[in-house]
Amino acid sequence: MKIAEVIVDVSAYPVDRPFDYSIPETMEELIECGCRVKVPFGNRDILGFVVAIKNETEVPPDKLKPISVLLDIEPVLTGEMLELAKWMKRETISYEIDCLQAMLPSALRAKYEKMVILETDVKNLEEPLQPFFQHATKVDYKEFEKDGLLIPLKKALKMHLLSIENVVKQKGKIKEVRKVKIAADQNLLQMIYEGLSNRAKKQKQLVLWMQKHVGEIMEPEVIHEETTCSPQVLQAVIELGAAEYIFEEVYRNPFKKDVEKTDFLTLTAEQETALKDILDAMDKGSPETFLLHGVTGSGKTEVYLQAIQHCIQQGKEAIVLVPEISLTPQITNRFRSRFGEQVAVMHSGLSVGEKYDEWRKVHQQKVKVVVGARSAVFAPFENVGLIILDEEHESSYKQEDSPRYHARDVAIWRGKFHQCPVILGSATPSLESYARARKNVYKLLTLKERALKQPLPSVEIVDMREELKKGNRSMFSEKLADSIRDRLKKKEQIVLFLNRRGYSSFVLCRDCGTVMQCENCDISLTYHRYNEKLKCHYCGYEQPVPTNCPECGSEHIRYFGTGTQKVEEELTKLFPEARVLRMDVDTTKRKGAHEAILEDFGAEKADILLGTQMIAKGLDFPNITLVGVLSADTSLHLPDFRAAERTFQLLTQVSGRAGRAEKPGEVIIQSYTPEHYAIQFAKEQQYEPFYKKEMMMRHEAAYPPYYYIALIQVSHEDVMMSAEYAKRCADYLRSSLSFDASIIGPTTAGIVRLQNRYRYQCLIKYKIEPNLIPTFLQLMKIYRTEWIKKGIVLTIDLNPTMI
DNA sequence: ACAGGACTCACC
DNA sequence: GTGAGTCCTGTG
Repeated sequence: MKIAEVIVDVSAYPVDRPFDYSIPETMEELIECGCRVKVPFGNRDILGFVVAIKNETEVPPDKLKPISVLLDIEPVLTGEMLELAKWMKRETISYEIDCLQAMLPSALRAKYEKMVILETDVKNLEEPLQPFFQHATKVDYKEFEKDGLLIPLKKALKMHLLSIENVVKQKGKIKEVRKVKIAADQNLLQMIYEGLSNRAKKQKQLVLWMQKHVGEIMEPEVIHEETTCSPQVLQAVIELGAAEYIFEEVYRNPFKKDVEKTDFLTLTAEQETALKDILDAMDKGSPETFLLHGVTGSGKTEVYLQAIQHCIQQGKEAIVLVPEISLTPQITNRFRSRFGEQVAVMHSGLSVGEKYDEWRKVHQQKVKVVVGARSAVFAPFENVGLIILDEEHESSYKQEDSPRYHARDVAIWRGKFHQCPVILGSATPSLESYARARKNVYKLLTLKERALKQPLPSVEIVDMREELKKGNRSMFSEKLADSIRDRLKKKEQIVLFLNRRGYSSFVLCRDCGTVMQCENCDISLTYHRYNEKLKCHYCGYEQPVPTNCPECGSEHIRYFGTGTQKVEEELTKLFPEARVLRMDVDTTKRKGAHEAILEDFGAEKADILLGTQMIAKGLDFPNITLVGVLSADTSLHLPDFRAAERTFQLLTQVSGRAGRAEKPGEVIIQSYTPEHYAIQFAKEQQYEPFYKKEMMMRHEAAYPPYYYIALIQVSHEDVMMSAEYAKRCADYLRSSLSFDASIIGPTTAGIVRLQNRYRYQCLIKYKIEPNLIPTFLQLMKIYRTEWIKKGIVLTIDLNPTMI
């Protein structure tokens, strides 16, 4: 008898291991590793993944159960993915099932539904229950819940008049279209033709026409059009057997429009050199990691495109990762225009079904290239020849919840598995990666010049303290206002960037100084004008704007801070003639809104584009000649050791939006701390000196890349409990790790109370700590077997992006 | 004596 | 995670 090892769809510590199931004979020939199955687990059916097949088991026969349903004839996960999941599980301290699920589109996840089944005659049921079973013997449990009929339901269950069945379904569906298949037999058609009475003129005409299209498959609409026959006529002919309906799988099309084919651009000498190194590695089949450091506008994408071309020519596939926010049609179209139908695109803007279809294109080997956000790193190609991570420094490559994997690490793992190179590209590499490149762990490739030899835009810093002294209390310095006026006159375009983090507008009572706070978190609420509500960005809590202060009852309530909406107001006041487009969370919530705004701006339907982080990247319009950063410092003073790095990266990226074509660009950065090195070096657009300075700072403070860090968070509804167990954590770590590791804390987390839970954290800095993962696994074990019962929640984040 | 709630355990 | 089984308490 064959036995399958199955990882079951339950994220919990005691079941985070394979369970053995016997394989029924009917499945023996079909089942493979990586297939999804339905298995009985406890007293219900759940989903699971087959991770191994073997001939014997230790499980006593009376406990062994058979797999109930095989869900895939073709496995959804390759052997590589199963192995990768095991590695990820250990590397990120998470459950194997979560790792496996992370690799698949959500459409393949299980949907569990409770159904209530009628076991008797309807008349035997209590009055209120009867209507449910008038027309069906199976009714969704939720219906009873909704109508508050759980009590009579429970009674009926007890009396066995009804029973409950748990059903497992897949979330996503494969889309099918109905087509007409004309009979392949010419003689049959002839016979049908002859059998038709002369009065059936239209039918005769249709069958005659079909004889010219024997065996063809076409859409009904096409037939109607070609033959001017009504659907009824077609239906009649089909009933005679001249044709049949068939259902064909189709892919939903997530692209709004087709793109024109583009050709290769001529490379500069620098691009040529970089490309050559990459191609060599591909030819040798060497799993090298390259760091492609190219200034904004240096044509990194063209290097990617030509490397991918080479990859396809070798008969292999390529994965391109792009940060979510810059996954605009502008970017994806560059890949589609070069490689056409061979490209699949994966990002969060797609519907569940669309994502599923793009995934299936890859799974069925219908495409050669995937362009997508973080999770596309799991694209199920079997013959990967190249993996690219664009904007390598972006923090969105790290998943913020379990499994907390970093796409960069997964990419490098897959590169090793497939013996292929990985390219990390950025104008402002993360310090970690740049340090590795300097130590020759990665191979550094540099593009110093812009591809069209345009000069980098000139950058000017305006000291806002001086403006204040001059009596200018607006958010636009004189210099910036003048420049905006100038561009408006010249009909050139402007991008204004508002560094939003920590800058959202809060609401304050002017009499008692109370700031409106979230009920569940220690964080001030943000004012949203479009629906006149106050919102918590952390837990989603919402309330209407109060007319009186909840503390003192005063009516003197004021909105503070500079949200994009406020900037927009002031902008229209100052430049009434300017057409302003605002791009932020509010205006891009609707699907496709993001694209629509950029399209309008590209078509020069507006003069000024005002936005947050999301406009910092990928924006490539020739007519932008001025970029203004309203306040450079807001991200600088966050309590995070990466604050300077982030600010530098952001300013450099934003500056890169200006002067990308013939017209020279100008950048104006407003700041209250213009002397800060992150701002000064961003002005010079010099990465190297910034890197040196920042490395010094990191060295002094013992932060990455000199040390690795791990963050342990403990939370509980009760402050004391939280503090107590955080202390226990720290004590445990101190006793288990070497003296070289320093354990900081427990300290309170950045936001002490979140969703009504108090949070403490420990930070671990270490260099080489062979015992680290085992220690964490042990800590996790203690937590999951003891502390979890007390209501403690503990998370471990290795290499966190924010602390 | 028994219902209902907290707690523990196993799930193949 | 979740239902089943156990123990325990409160109530009539």
